[in-house]
Amino acid sequence: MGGIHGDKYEAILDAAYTVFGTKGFYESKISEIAEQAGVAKGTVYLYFKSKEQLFTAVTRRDCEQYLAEMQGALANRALEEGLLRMANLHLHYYYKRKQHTKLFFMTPNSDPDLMEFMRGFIQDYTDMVKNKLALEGVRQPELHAKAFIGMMERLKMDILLDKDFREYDVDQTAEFAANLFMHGCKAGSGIRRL
Amino acid sequence: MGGIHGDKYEAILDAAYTVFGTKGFYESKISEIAEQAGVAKGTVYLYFKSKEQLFTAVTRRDCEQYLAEMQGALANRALEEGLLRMANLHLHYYYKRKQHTKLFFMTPNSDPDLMEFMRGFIQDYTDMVKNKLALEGVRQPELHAKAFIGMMERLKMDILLDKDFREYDVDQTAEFAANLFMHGCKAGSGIRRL
Amino acid sequence: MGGIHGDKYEAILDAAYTVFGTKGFYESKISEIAEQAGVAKGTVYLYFKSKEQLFTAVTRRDCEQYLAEMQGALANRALEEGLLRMANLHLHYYYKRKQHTKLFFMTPNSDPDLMEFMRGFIQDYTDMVKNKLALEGVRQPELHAKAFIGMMERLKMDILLDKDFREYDVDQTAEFAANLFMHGCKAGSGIRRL
Amino acid sequence: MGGIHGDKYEAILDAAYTVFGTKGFYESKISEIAEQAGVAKGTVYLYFKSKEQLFTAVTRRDCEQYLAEMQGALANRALEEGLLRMANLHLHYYYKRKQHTKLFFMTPNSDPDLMEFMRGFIQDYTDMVKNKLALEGVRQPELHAKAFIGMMERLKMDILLDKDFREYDVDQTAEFAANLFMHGCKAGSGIRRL
DNA sequence: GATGAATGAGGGTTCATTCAT
DNA sequence: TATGAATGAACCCTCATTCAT
Repeated sequence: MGGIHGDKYEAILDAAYTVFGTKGFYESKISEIAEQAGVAKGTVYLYFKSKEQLFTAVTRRDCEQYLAEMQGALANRALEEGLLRMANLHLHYYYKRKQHTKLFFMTPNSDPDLMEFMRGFIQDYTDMVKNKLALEGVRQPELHAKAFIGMMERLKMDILLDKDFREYDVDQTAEFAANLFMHGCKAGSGIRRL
Repeated sequence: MGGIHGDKYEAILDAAYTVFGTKGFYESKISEIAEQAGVAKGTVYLYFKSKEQLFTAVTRRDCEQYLAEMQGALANRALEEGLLRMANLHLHYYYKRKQHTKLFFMTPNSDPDLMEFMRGFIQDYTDMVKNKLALEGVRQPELHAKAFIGMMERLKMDILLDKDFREYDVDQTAEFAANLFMHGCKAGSGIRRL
Repeated sequence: MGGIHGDKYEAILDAAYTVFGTKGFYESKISEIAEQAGVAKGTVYLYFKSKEQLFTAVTRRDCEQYLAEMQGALANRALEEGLLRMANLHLHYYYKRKQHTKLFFMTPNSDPDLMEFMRGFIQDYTDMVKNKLALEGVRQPELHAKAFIGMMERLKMDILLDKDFREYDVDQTAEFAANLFMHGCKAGSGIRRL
Repeated sequence: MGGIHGDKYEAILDAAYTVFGTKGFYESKISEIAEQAGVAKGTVYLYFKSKEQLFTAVTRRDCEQYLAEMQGALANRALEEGLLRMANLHLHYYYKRKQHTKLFFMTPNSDPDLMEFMRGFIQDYTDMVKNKLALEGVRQPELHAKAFIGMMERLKMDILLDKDFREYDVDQTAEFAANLFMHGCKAGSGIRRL
């Protein structure tokens, strides 16, 4: 046995992560996920009630890993250093997921569980940053948190979509973001290319 | 006849804008769009080759209107004032489209025309900001442009998803964004609520 | 154009009558009905919302034809003669439908429309007999009506299931039934075989 | 161990009786029967080769009990008294099974064993009545037997479907049926309501 | 141009049955 | 015997697209 759910559960989830991530929810077929997982189509339905719930489970697992990785980034650090670490984690996380971009764009409409979960996830992520900012005396910490995350999201896009993006570019982008957020656009950092 | 394409063309485009915007691409039905446009299903195919191309046309029209509105925002202004105007336009634009959120999230995979167009649109938008920043001597103008737009995108989300967002909140959010971008997070603006 | 619904509508109904009648509801496939009707599978759904509703429509048409044929049997006749005619109609009706026995046995559970319709049909049929009996002074006309129809139903079964049943046997069975109902079992009729 | 087949065998048969009786053959799931019987799904297949055979076994047991109860009803009695007893048994039998109506309506097509058994059961039941009638000098005893049973079947329907049917109504219905069969419709019995 | 009836490929889901443990 | 995870065939229904009128 693998996890608490068993090997097949994990295999299906992994396969779904790959297929959904590659094609998006609507263009993915359960049969393909099953095949990729090495199980029969019916087996998928032993573990997940529907295609929507499978997608939700994939998303949930991914977001939870994400938040877990973020947890330590801000603790016990000066603000700028914490933000820099966070920016690094954020961008590297997606850099590793370059092959799964569709997971983040093509989500189903209908499933209320998923909508609810996503709302919660975004809130949790925002709160994490907001609390740190508040602690450091930044005013309007929630708005600032959202703006910071928004910057990261946009910079992440380049990473996802640009074939030529290299890992060291990620570090420089993170440094740029933290610096801009702290000091504004006039305080040019020492980044040379990009 | 209305536009160069004829009344029906516009009617279908308008209907598609509404339906796609409400339900997303995959959950929208051509039959519903046709009904909403007051034409027969077959008529849609006289004007658009496929569902994908109709979606692309809707998106294209919307993005072009957007860029057109943005054009004048930055010209002949000081940087901070230009960014503020731009932030205002950006956020108000989506505020007016609160009912069509799905248009921005649920797009189809498959259509290469759309992908190509979206890439071009994002590039044009970025360039518009980048050129202004370069003119003002900001280093790494492209990265800065992306970061600014990313901030706006995230702040826009609240507007789209928050039922209670009011129009004057939009203005304050824009002011906040421009200020943060110019001076960094420590230089608290005078915004009180939000 | 054939009826008010068009040729395809009738073709599908006829095909459904045959297939449902031969295999019963659950063992019948829409694809087979479509094929038999000479239309595509999807076409069935242009005329009928679901398999259940198609079955209901088939049943409804059949029952309505049945009641229509029965209408004249009892009017302006002496009781015994009327019952004899009715018995004849009842039995001949099913004799003609020997190939469609499943239509009467294998009906779906779920459809409330069908349940409601069948209840109404049985009631109408019963009332037709009941009213005649009441007019002729028979006490408890409803119970008597049900008993008479029950007799016919059982005698019909032999006709449906017995390969060797011939049309002239039908007449004799009808005569027997009317006689039994009028006079009881001791008043043996002159029927010789069966 | 309970019967010759073991406790599980009986438990499955009982569960199947309940589930098939409530939902009919096609809408019943083996998994539900297994659950109700307190055994695993696979266990059902240790005792019954298929869903059809389980249904056949349920039907067989029920019919055999029925015939067994009927056996004594006609022996050593005058005809009218025997028929009355039989009518009573017939109607009370179904009265007790009001909750299991689907068992009698929704049977599968495919199983030849079941078809064969049902044919035999009906024949046995008919013969039982036929022999008594022949003994009493009634002509065409088989036809008369079928007519009598048909009457009972129809009258039974009211009992199964009418929520308000009470046990004493059953007795009066039986009396009515026996009387009608003996003397015809003009010889009104003294039944007052129904 | 405009219509809408007709098409048919396609996929999510169910569930009887099997079999390794 | 007993289990229940796994299988995969089967089928209803949807809907983008076509085309005769």
